[in-house]
Amino acid sequence: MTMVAGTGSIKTRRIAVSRTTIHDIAQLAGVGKATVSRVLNRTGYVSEETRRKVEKVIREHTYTPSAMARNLSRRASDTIGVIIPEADNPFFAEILKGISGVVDDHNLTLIFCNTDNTMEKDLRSLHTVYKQQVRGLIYTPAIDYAAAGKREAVRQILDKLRVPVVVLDRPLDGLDLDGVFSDNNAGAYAATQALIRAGHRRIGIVAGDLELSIGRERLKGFERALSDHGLAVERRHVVKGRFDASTSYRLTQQLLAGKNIPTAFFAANNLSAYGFLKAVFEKGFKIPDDMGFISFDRLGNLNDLGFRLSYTDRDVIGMGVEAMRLLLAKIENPGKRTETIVCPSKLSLLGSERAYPAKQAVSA
Amino acid sequence: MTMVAGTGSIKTRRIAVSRTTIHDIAQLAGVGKATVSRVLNRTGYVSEETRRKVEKVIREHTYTPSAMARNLSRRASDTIGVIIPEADNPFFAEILKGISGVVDDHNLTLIFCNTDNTMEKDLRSLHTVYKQQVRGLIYTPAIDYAAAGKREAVRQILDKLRVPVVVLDRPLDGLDLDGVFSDNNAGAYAATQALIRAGHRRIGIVAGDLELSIGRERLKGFERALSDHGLAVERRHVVKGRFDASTSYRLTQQLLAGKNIPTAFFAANNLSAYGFLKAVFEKGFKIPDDMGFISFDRLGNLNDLGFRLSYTDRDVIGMGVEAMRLLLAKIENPGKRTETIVCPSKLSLLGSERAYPAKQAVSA
DNA sequence: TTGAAAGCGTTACCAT
DNA sequence: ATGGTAACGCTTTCAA
Repeated sequence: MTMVAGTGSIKTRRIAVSRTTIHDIAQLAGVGKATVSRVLNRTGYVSEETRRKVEKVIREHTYTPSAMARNLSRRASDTIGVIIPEADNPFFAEILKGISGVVDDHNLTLIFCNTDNTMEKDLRSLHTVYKQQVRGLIYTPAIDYAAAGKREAVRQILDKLRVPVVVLDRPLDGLDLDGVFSDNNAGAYAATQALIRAGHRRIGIVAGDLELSIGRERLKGFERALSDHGLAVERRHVVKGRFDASTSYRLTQQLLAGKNIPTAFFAANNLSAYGFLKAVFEKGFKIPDDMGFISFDRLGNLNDLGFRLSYTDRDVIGMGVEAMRLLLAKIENPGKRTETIVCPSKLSLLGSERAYPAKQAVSA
Repeated sequence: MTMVAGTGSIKTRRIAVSRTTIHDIAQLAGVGKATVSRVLNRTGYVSEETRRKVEKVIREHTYTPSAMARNLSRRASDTIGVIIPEADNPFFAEILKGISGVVDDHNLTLIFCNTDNTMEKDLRSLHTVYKQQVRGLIYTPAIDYAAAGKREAVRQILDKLRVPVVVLDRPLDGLDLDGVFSDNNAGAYAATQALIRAGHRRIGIVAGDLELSIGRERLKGFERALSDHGLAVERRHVVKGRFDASTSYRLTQQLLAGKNIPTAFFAANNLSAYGFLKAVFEKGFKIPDDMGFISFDRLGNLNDLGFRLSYTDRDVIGMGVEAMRLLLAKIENPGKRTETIVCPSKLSLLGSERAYPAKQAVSA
C-alpha cells in the first residue's frame, strides 16, 4: 500500500510565514536556545533569574514552539489517532466525545479518520496515522479482517506502527491488542430473556451485519436465550440486517407481510431498531400492544421523549474514556500486559417488552 | 495564552523505533536522497530507469515518508484543523462527516478538537491547531466572541495562525473570514409563517441561546413573521432555552403550567425541540391535535420513523463539504476574496403545523 | 539527470 | 547553570 502522493492532493506552495522560533526567543532573552528549551520543558537546571527572563520574553511574544520541529527532534509526536467507521452514528459520536475529553486533559492532539465502513478507507486511515507517527491509536476496524482472511495484512500494518493500539467495539481476533468491547452475547441474551419472561414465545431478531463479530455475537446471545428456554430458533424470524436503518426497514417489511409473525422482536443495535420500528409503525402496529420490543442500545431521542421502549444500556462515552485510559497506560508503560475490557450492559425495562396491552402504547 | 506544557501531560520517553528513512531507501537503491525525494514527490527530473529502481525499493520496504520531517522541511503541514463545540450533537457529527470526506479526498489529515461549548477549551483548541501548524481551519466558535467583547483577542490568535479560516454555523462578526452559515432568520420566518397560515394566532417559540447570534437571528425571524402578520410577540411565550434539551424541557414545563398558552410552537433547533416535545407529551398533549409545531432542523430519528413533525430542512453534510471547498480554494489561492455562503433551508411541512386535529396525532 | 549540502525548529548531549 | 552543536528525516537549492 505505497500511497501515491499525487491524486487529488492540493498543491504545496512554500509558505513564507516566518514564525517566531526558539532562536528568536533565545536572542531576545540573551541566552542560548538550549536554555529556552529547558525553560519550555521544565527539564534540567535553569536559575530562577534566567527562567523569569526567558518566560517574560516568551509571554511577550506569545511564543509557541512548533510541534513539527519538536516532534521530529524527539522522534515522537503528541498525537493520538482515532479511526472509526461512522462519524455520524450517535454511538461513535459519543465515543469520540469521550476520547476527545481525555486527549484534551493530557495535552494531546487528536487525529481523526472516518472510514465509512469501507476497507479501502480503513487501510488509508491506518496509513495516515502511520505517516503522522501518532503516539497511540484507538481503532474500530471497518470490517472483520480476521473473518475476511486478511488478518495478517492488518497485523503487519499495525506492527509497523510500533505504537500501542486499542481496539474498540469490534474485535480484531488473534492480534493480542488491548481492547474495549461490549458484552454483546450477554446483552442480547438478557434482552431476549426479558421478552421470554414477559410471556413471548415466538420471538424474532433484527440482526446486525453477520460479517461483523459483534453482529454474530448478538445473534448467538439471542439464540442461546431461546434454546435455554426450550424455544426453537426459526430462521425466517431472523431479519438479516446490516446495522443500518434502511436494510432492517426493508427486510422487516417483508417479514411482517408474511403470516405467523413473531409477537416480539429484539433489535441488534440502534439503527436496526429505527428501521424496524418504522416498518412496524407503518404497518399500524403499536408497541407493546401489538408487538413486544427491546433494542440493543438506547434509542436516544425516543427514550428522551418518554417513549417507553426497553433497551440494553451501556456507557458509551465511558467506553471511549476507558479506551483512552488503556492507551495511555500502555504508552507510559509499553511493557504492560495486554488487557481487554468488556463493558457490561444493563437491561432497562420500560414496558415495551410486555406481551400484554400496556396503558401507553407507542406508535407513529 | 502561553500554555504551560506540564499539566497532566504524559511523559515523553525517547522512543527507539528506528523507522525506515529516505536515507535507507537511497542507499538501498544506490542513489542520493534527493533523487528519492524527487521520485516521491513527482518533482524535477528523474530518468525512467532510476524511477523504477527507486519505486521498487520503496515498495519492497513499504516505505512511507515521515510527515513530521516532511512538514518541517516544507514549513507547511498537510493537516486541516476542525474545531467544533459538540461532538455528540447530530448536527456537528454530520458536519464532521462532510468535512472528513473532503479531507480524505485530498490526502489531508484532520486534526479534531471538541470544545464542549466552553471558551476555555475553544482557546486551547486554537492553540493546538496553531502549534500543529494546520494548513487551514474550520471553526465553529464556542461562544459569541464579538458579543462578549473579546473579538480582538480572537482576531489576534487567528491572525497569528496565518492560514485560511472558514467560520462555520456561528458567525465571528467583524473578522473578514470565509464563512458557511444557515439562513437562520429566513428559516425561522418561514416556519413561523407556516404556523400562522395554518391558522395559529397565539404562537410561542422555544428559543436557543440568545448569547449566540444564531439564537438571536432565529428569534428575530420568528418575531418578524409575527409582526408582518399583525400578531403581537408575547414575551411570556418565548422560552429562553439554550439549544439543549434539558433547559427547554424545564422551561416548557413551566410555560405549559400557566394559562392561555400558545396553540403552536416553533423550536429553534433539534435539541430544543426534543426537550419541548418531552414536556408537551408528558402533559398529555398530542401533536398537532393539541399543539401545532415546527422545528428548525430535522428531528432525525423521529422523522425517519414516520412521525409527521414539520421542520426546516438543510443539507448539513453539504455545509461541511462547502466549508472545505471554501477552505481549499483559499489555501490554493490565498489572495481569493473572502466569501460567505448562506445555505438555504427548505420548509418541510408534514402535518404538525396544522391547527386542526389531523388523522394521525403524535404523542409519547 | 543527479547528488552534496544547507536548511527547517526543536531537543539533548557534552563541555564549560 | 549554561550554551554550542549534533542530530531528527525530509525538501530544495546549486553545481556538476
